[in-house]
Amino acid sequence: MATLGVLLVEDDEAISAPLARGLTREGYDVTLAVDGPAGLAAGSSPQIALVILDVGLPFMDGLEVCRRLRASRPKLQILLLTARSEEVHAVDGLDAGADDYIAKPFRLAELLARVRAAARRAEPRDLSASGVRVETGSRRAYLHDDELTLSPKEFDLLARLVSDAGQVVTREQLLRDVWETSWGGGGRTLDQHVSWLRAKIGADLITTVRGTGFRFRGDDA
Amino acid sequence: MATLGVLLVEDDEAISAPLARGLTREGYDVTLAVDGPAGLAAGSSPQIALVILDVGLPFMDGLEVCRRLRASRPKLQILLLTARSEEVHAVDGLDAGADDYIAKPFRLAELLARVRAAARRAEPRDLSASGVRVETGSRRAYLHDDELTLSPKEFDLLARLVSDAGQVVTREQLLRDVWETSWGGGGRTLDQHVSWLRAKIGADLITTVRGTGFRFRGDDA
DNA sequence: AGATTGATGTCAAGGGCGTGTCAAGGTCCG
DNA sequence: CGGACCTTGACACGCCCTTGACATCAATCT
Repeated sequence: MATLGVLLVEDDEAISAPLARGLTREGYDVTLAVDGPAGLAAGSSPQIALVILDVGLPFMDGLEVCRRLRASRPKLQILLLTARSEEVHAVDGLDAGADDYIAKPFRLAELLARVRAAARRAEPRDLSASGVRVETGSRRAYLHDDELTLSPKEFDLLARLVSDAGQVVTREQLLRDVWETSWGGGGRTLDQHVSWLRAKIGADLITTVRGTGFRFRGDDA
Repeated sequence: MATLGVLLVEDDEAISAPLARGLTREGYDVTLAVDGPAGLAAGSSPQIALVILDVGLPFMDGLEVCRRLRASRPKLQILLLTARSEEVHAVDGLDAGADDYIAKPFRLAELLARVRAAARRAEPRDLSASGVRVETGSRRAYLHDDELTLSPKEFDLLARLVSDAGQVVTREQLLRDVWETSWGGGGRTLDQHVSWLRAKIGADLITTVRGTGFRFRGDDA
């Protein structure tokens, strides 16, 4: 993880301090702003690739900051912190151009997971294993230099699997990272997408680990 | 799992005593501290991999202890015990960087389940003894570099045995850790799985300790 | 020693459950 | 409207787990 620049805009130190610590611990380069205008200013720096934004801010509403940041930097990843789930509807957040939002109170682990997901979106990087190459920047994937035609979900799923090639990725992780749903996976959606992926890249590259999840073939084995 | 070092920080003996008993019975190596500073001190020991922390503590608030522990040991698993669910929610469950929290009153079984989950969350590690290698990350196992074909339960069972190689693992522990069932193991299920494991890795690696449990052969003996 | 008792090893069903795949909507968007 | 994509239900298929029966074995009693 190449020192991704993260901007944290939050006036409550009781929240920002531990969060900043957590983010730093994960290897991000963290900048802190304590009010709306400051956040807006800091967010224009190209160093920043991801913003975690509290909606309740002094001087300028978080949603407003979000709108303006989005206007000037289309590819910026913006993660909204809302006081309560009821308070700010999904619609408002999406309206303002947020990429994701999370309701307080939240668990640090969950937020960090969301940040990781956002970071994956923000930071273009090339993954590869066993003849498959995934470019998250251009969202293209190749199998032995032949470009694959993948749907968005298929691409995300493949990227997630390849990013941990050789390791088992659990169903929960996949549902959380690719579908961003915490809800139990009762449906066959995940299996269906795995099935489609296998049809396109070859069944032998994705191993089923019964009762746990799936494993993309590592380069060695 | 596997003589995992657990630190319990709790001043109320009515809570700590049965909890410590339960944890010990599950095979954890339990340390007890009765106030904040003591917990902080004990928690810096690398032996400790998991901390169960009461928020209401003498001399130093549990949240503060949590923050400091988190600051010094990023990968430590911290489980917070809160007096009321609302209480910590208000302050924000994340504040101090706890990995999980559970509200009092709680059922012992539930807490133990959370502890198991936290233990599982700890870094994937590779175990090995007597020519058997178990990779929890990829969920693969090898016997002298030959990959074994194991069912989920067989894998978990082998991992549990190897993690305490050279030591006896009780039937009770195995049923609890691998089957996650509290009911007494009246059936022959466990024996059946041990039998299948022996068939795959060689009977001499798993010794029966009559009336108690099983022991995987350590590297030395 | 031989018998007895209880715990363990193994075999052979039986069924439960996780998974793969097809087909039918349903939604979003050009 | 048409097409791409996602979701969902249905169904089949196997692997796995469980269970009961019976053989064995270890330890204790007579």
